[in-house]
Amino acid sequence: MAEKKFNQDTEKKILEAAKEVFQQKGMDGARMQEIANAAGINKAMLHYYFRSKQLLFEAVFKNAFSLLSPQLNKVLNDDSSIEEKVKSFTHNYISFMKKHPYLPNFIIQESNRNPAFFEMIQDSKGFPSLDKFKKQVAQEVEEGILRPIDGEQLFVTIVSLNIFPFVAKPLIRGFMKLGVDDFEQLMEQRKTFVSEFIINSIKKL
Amino acid sequence: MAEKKFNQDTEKKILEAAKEVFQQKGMDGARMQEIANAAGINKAMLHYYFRSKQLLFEAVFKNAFSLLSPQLNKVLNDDSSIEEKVKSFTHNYISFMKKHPYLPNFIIQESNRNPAFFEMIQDSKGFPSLDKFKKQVAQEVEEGILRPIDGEQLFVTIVSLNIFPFVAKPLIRGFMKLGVDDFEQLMEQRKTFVSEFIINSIKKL
DNA sequence: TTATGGTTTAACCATTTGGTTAACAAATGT
DNA sequence: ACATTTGTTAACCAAATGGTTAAACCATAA
Repeated sequence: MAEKKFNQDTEKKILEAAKEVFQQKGMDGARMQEIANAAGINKAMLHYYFRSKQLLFEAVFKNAFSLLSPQLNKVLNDDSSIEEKVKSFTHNYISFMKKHPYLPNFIIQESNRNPAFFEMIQDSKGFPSLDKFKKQVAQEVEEGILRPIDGEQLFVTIVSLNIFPFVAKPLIRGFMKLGVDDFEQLMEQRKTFVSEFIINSIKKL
Repeated sequence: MAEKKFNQDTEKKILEAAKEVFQQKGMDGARMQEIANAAGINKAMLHYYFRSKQLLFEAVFKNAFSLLSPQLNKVLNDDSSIEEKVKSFTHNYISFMKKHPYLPNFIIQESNRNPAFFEMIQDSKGFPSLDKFKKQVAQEVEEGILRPIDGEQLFVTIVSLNIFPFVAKPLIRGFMKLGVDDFEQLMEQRKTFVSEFIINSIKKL
């Protein structure tokens, strides 16, 4: 009566390979055979462990999302000041991107492709909520620390400035005629640039 | 000896249908049959007019890109001041997005999927160049109109703030628990918010 | 009217792809 | 040692998909 446990080792290999392929090619572009090859196993194993491409994809997607969530929660539910949050998020994000270069693009692309599925994810625990952040901004505005500013707009602004350059990397490299190293360097400078840019704009003198 | 002209009307119908399908589903997700249905013609016609899925896709992509380019060139090669440019670009972009909701996402996604192909596009005429913009920023910094700021970073910042919210629409709607109308409204507010936010940060008092 | 050339269609084809099956191997428990 | 469950594989299958073909259609110029 004990439930099937599966071989944890194989399951990990599959998830790792599936992550790689799905994140780089998307649900539509990914091929089960390619995932199997990447995992060094037989294609039938994928179905033995995850039943279908859709379910394997969902496992990968949820995994990916559970990596991104804490990054955002750091901005949202931390106890530090808004200024601190802006600084830490901006500084941390690039190191995070180096570890997971395809992640934000993957999440954005797939939540555009299938908004219905993404809506389901939102019920899961750990899904970021803006409530605290909005209150905190209003609070600091009232205290005269920040200029009058809307918390929602500020949030959109922070994530836009940090995430977009990675999502649009080929575009930006194209427009600016940047080599791979030039881009890295621009992003490195951006660590300080973005947080200064934001603070500059929101902090009362 | 007159070269084949094709039926211009049919060709337009195909391109219009292909645009719709490719932009919403991407190269991998798009189906030739679906494009044919959307155009109200036989699938073989697609090959008669464009030979292959790849070539049809490229036609659509180039078309899409030639719509986005002028939007960027407006920021880059206009003769107005930086402040003017920021304002006009930010204000114009939302109306543009309403007309072409899938466009930026499409371009970003596909230039990520196949960077090599995208690099080819860059040789075409009308491809935006940053040179003038960078000089202009340096100039206005020197004149004491702007605080010391890097033109490249400013450019990345402007496009990030304007484009990202549309690219990540489902994500943002999810995080903020926004209905369709709420999102529209947030973007409407954003017209003034973003330009004020940027000016605030870069303009010397 | 009837050749002629481009245009359109239905039927067809080869390949790819997600998924299944049945047999086999490797543990695991008795 | 043996039986039962779990893990793995090769071979197979049906459906979907991009692409082709040959015949029909249709305008128009001779």
